[in-house]
Amino acid sequence: MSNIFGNRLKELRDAKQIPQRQLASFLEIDTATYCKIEKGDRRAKREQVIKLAGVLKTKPKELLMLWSADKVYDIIAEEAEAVQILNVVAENIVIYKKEKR
Amino acid sequence: MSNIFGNRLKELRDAKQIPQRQLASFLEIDTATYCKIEKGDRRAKREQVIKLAGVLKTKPKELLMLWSADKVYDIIAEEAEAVQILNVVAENIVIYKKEKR
DNA sequence: CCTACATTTGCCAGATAATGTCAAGACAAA
DNA sequence: TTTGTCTTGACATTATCTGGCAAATGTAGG
Repeated sequence: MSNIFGNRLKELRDAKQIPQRQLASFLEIDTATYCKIEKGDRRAKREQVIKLAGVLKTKPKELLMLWSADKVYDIIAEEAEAVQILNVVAENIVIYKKEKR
Repeated sequence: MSNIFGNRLKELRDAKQIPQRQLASFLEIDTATYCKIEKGDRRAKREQVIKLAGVLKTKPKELLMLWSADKVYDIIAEEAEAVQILNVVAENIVIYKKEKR
């Protein structure tokens, strides 16, 4: 699996020497749950990601990007034409943004 | 919403002048359900996509790509940095494939 | 307008998947 | 061994998804 979000989380947490227990209580969840989030066994909720960015003093954008990237990765990793899928999506986003104006 | 999969489905179906009812019974689902799939209110299952490719005489790969693209789109459309997310994922896929060898 | 057929929508039930907790196990440092 | 941290597995609870049914709407032809 990919889990770039969880990895980054651990990186930041280690750098600040904060135990999982502390972040868990901050998010008001079990340490087990937090552990799973970090390992990629569970997905954090969007608001939790933002909260974490706050405590870890990172930009929410950074974490949200990694968090979303993991979700996308899970979808396309199984597919043969993974990279092509990304291209299709990219094209459509551009189109959508054009129409939006 | 995006729904490039459903749109393509309708395109193919119209071209062949097949009523929804017929494709629905082929997939052994209600016409209402099929309708929702085409409109993007419901997601087809992977095997259904493949079956549909068969009846509509298209390459399964094409439909599967669009089908996956919709799923990816739903995830990142809400996010501000949508395009960047795609880049992050693309990078990670490359890395993963390198490690795989 | 009326009929026949196709498509769409709303609401509900069953299936499936995700999320979290608890309890127990593994690991590391002292 | 003891203490604190992290990890894992089994289970309960929720939330989400999928499909069916019934009713509504749309579309032609007569």
